[in-house]
Amino acid sequence: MKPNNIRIKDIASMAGVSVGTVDRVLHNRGKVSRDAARRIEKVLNKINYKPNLIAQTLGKNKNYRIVALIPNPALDPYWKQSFDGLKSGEEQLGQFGIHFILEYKYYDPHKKESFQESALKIFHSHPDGVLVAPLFYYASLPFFKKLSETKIPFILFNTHLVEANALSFIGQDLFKSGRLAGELMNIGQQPNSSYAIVHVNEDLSNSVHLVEKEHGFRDYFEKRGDAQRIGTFILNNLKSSAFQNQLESILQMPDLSGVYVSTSKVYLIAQYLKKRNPGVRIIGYDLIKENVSGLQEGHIDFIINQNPMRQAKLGIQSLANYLIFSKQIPSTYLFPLEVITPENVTSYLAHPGNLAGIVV
Amino acid sequence: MKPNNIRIKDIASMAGVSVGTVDRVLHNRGKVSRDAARRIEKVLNKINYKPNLIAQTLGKNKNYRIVALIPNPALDPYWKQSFDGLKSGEEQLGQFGIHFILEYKYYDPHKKESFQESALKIFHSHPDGVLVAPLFYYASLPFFKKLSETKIPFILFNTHLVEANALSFIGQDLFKSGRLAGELMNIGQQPNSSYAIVHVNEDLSNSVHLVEKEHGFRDYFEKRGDAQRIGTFILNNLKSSAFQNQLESILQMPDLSGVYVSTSKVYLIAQYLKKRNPGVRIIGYDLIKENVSGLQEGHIDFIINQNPMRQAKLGIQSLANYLIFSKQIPSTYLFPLEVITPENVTSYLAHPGNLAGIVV
DNA sequence: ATGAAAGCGCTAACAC
DNA sequence: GTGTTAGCGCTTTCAT
Repeated sequence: MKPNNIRIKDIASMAGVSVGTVDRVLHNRGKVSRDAARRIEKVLNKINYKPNLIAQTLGKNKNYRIVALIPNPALDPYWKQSFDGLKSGEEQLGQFGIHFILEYKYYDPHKKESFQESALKIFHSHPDGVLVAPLFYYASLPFFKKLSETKIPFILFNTHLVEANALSFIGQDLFKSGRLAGELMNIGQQPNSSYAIVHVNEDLSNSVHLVEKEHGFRDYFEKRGDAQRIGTFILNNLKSSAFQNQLESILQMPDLSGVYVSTSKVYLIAQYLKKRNPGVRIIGYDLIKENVSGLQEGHIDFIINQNPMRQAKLGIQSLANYLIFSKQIPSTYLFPLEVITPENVTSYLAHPGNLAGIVV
Repeated sequence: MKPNNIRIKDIASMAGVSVGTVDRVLHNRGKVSRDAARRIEKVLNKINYKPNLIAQTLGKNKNYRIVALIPNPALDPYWKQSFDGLKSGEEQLGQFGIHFILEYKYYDPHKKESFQESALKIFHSHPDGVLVAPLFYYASLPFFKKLSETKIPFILFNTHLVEANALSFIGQDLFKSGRLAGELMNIGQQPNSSYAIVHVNEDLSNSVHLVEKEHGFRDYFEKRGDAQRIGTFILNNLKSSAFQNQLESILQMPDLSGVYVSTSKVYLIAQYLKKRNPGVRIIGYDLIKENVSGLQEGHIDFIINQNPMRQAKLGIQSLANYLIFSKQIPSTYLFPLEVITPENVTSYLAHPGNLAGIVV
């Protein structure tokens, strides 16, 4: 009846040894004679043993201290969503009686020193695992090198640092994301249209990921042979009076038919642009509440959802899978590129951190 | 350190009783004095006890027999995906050592008798829980009434029968789905455009759900004040030579700019229509492989994903949550309306049944 | 009505 | 090296 009855006790009796010995070979803890090992292996080969994960965690009864390092959620609604995802994952594991103690560390997304400082502290605290959303490239590599050397497993999310050699990366393909934006921008537009790519309040030299989106966007049009007139703008000093001038200069582009904003900051400029030129299609990122309003009020036409919440939640789940259940986890897990429009936005709001657990 | 230390053992000692007694009040199994009950309640009120779900399932050591009833997966790739979702959920639970025995029953989606027959058999086998995708309305209500009377919990997915009074419904808001299709159809189109709604190989009288999509689609245009010229077509006899004539009559519509197919069957007609009139926008449902090709080869412009796989998987997870973990589960769980385009389709293919478990 | 105790499958400490 | 055993937190049976 039961699909998987075989207990380690059964294996033991089949191999004529004790459970202790079986356990030793299952986890190669050594201290087992070549003879016993062989007999056990033989049994193992023919029965396809699957350990009972539930009994396993209960038996281990171990606490894991893992620390998450993300940009300060108080500073940006996007990172607040990541934070919520971590919380949600933590709570879920707790409910199951899995002792995953999550500690949160924050850094200032505009100060690499702040990242490095927190990183160092984390390293010295010798956690069992680390989960990090690293915005800086070269500034963060030493940290990951240290973690690797100490064999502290770590997972990256949001931003991919290939050289970091993480256990796993969770995020999206940003080049494809840019291409998708290009496609959405292009639907039903006039052939002579021109477009603006806008990076809001970002130091591009530190933001390889935004550049990737831009490449993707341009690539889409280039491959179609109509790469004409795509302008890039970098907006800074959001508070200053100069800000509006910067927006005006975008609107000055001849035949401007669309603006692609590379981050969740699209809400900062959508309303103004749309008011000045209703024909301009606006595309940006993420379902933070400002952008939800933007969609519903008609200032924003498309949002591509990066799903920071689910990324973060999957991050801690993956760590649990690796640490507790000794599962192999994929070296890279790319989220789907979700297209949000005024008509489907509410359907995405219903279950924010959803679909990510036995307990939903 | 541990976020949730309190064991029922602790409660027992705090209340000056034994674990057995605490367990009895926790699950109101009766046989406990008013005095003891009061003392335990008092402790419970101040400590926010959360049972360790892992220990709980291990302790119970109970087998659940649940049966799933869906249209025959061999007959339709759409239902094959549902089947895969069930399988995946079953496997996941098995890995954790949760004894969830899933039995599969199939019916012919075009014969209500076939549904009724299987339903009856299921009822008489007295399962612990039932999961069903009910395509027929009135023909299936008696079955659900019986289940209710016998207190056999059941969950519906894919098609909502409000009167069935299920434990939970898992699916999508089809009216909104139709509206979304309208919006996608409308982007950048000429004001004088006309559109066709096509139902492929369906008996509409039995398919309330398809009518809902149609209403949503029409509603989108009506609310905008340009409801002009939307035609509805019902295609039958796919094999016959008359089929092509039916397609031609669609193409005959003046100013035809788009065709909205209400099911996954869109692949059957997309290529022909697109070849005859490349300007026609084609929108349909679901990421079955035929439609994936359709997107990639340019015959289909948009797919709205209903995610049958995840629906089914969530179905069995919900049943497990309810049966095993005594969780409250939402009476209706609506999936997001996912928009798939040629540019983001691959991002959806990577992890088909994903994001639905501790074990990912 | 209540408590004691065995058992779920696995881990890990301990004795030999 | 190997087997035995207590224990993880909860359920359930069995005396009392």
